[in-house]
Amino acid sequence: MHVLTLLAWADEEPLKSEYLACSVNTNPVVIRRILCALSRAGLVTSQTGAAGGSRLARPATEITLREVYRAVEPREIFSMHRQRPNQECPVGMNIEGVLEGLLSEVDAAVDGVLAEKTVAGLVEAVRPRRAAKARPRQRA
Amino acid sequence: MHVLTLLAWADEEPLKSEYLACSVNTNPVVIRRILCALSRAGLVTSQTGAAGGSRLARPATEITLREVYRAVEPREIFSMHRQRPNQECPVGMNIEGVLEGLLSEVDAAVDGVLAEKTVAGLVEAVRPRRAAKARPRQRA
DNA sequence: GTATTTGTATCTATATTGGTTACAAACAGC
DNA sequence: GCTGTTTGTAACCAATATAGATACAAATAC
Repeated sequence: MHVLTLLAWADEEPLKSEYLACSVNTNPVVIRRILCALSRAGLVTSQTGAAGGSRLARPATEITLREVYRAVEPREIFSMHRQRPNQECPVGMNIEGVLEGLLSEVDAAVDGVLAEKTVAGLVEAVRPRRAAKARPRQRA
Repeated sequence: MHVLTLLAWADEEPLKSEYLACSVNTNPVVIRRILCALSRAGLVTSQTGAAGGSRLARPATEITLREVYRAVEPREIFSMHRQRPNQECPVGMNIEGVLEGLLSEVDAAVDGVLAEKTVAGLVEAVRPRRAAKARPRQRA
């Protein structure tokens, strides 16, 4: 989210992973790993070489946070126990299916929230001071 | 969820951690750790000693999965990056608050789904065969 | 009093994540 | 083309979280 906000903020100008890492306060390779996932999902484009860097592949208003989430988060957050339950037990033999259904519903709810928001919304949200400064004066 | 379904299924009869562990297919201590959290949240009661065990503290129809989730899951699933972002950067200095707000919304959505469901609902859901067997015959 | 079970401490194994170094491939500019 | 820069990715280490296991005191039923 932080990376995409920076890219949207920069508005088409390609940013280097080192610059992004400085804002996020981490290592450039960590950023490049994330950019790689975002690139595979078609959200950003990157270019190697001098004057290289990354920028949004699509307008920030058209990138939903749901897409970002799915691009970056490879596995389910909620997941089953590592061992299969005891299939001899009437509860154990059916609980997996029940919980899978529940997790699907939870997942859909998360998607619902994230689908309503965009990277452009993040940029607006991190700009409270600039928005305030843009107005000439607070009326009353 | 699995443990509470078993306790509700047993209907007031106290179950031992070893029995529960057998159905979940794990170690009794793992189960006891979970029972301990559920007990602190007032969802189950346990008794030491011979003929001891655990049972629901309240009717299964009145225990929502939201309560279960909050009782067992100590930390936020989605969380911030381990390092604070760069406070010199206009994006870095504001992104934390923005993301906290987003995570609150996601959390609320998850709560919304889980609050609608109860342990009794889980018991019903794992009983498809018994429900079918309860009816004398499938009509047509 | 004895046997049993919980509650909890402690330890180990394993998985995940973040961070780091290293380097080939790609690219811009001269 | 040559050079310098940046990405993409592999490999490795450290830190953290979780599951699983052993052990044992406290509590309880019989």
